[in-house]
Amino acid sequence: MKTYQPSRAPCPIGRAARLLGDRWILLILREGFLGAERFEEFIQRLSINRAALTSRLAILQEAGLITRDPPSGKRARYLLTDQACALVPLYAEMAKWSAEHLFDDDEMTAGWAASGSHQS
Amino acid sequence: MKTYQPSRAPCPIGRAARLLGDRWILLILREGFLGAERFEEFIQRLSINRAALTSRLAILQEAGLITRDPPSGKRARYLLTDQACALVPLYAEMAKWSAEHLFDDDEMTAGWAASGSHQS
DNA sequence: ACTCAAAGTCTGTAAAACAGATGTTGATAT
DNA sequence: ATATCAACATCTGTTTTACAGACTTTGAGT
Repeated sequence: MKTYQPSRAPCPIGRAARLLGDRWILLILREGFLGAERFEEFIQRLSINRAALTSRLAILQEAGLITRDPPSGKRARYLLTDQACALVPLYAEMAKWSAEHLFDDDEMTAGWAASGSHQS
Repeated sequence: MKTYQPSRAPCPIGRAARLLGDRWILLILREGFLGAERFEEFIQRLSINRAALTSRLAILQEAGLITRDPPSGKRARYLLTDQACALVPLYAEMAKWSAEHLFDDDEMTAGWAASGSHQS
């Protein structure tokens, strides 16, 4: 299983990139901001592979961005820490940039409502 | 070779994550902001595999974040577009969050100057 | 023409991702 | 209490991706 060895790069961008430069990490945190807490909830909302979710949740715990509510055992809730919530301004910037610079041409905006579920 | 099929997800975070949720993409753009322009320059500064750099440069071109100065041929310069420069506030937020929440304990800040080159 | 180096490409190997089946453990109902 | 169900994973086999390092091509300079 993939583990998270935190980067010691002197550049903060380099350190952040090690953690945030991963599509699933970004999407899991997004779902966390939107209220997701449970394993199966992330599975369904993101259509992520179970092993991939397990490894990313472990990484996020090691990095201190989430806590597992019963630290071990079943029926776990994965909760965002303050450290994760501090990412909200970053997500706001990301959404702003994306809305302004990714796909402004309307041709791309057609056919979105087709399937009900989220997709990456 | 890995190509870039832009995401049509309705959520701007989902679209951004498809492009920015990649460690090398984040680091290549960082080096671009810091003045890197040439293929070999990125190779040396990031210690990235040549094939990996080739594929990421292609993705960044397809996404419109960089242009290749002679569109084909040798001695190319890879230049950031306005679209890429618009990411600066996002990088600022990332650096801010990273500095505040990744490795604030000083134990981690020791031993940085050991090897001269950048490391991810 | 010769050399050098920049910008890739190729090859073989190691790591990671994935779908889908299986296992394990708590909660709930009977 | 025990049978059942669902949540939280783990395991297996396969496909995909990453990587180091050698090789190739092409333009520039001499």
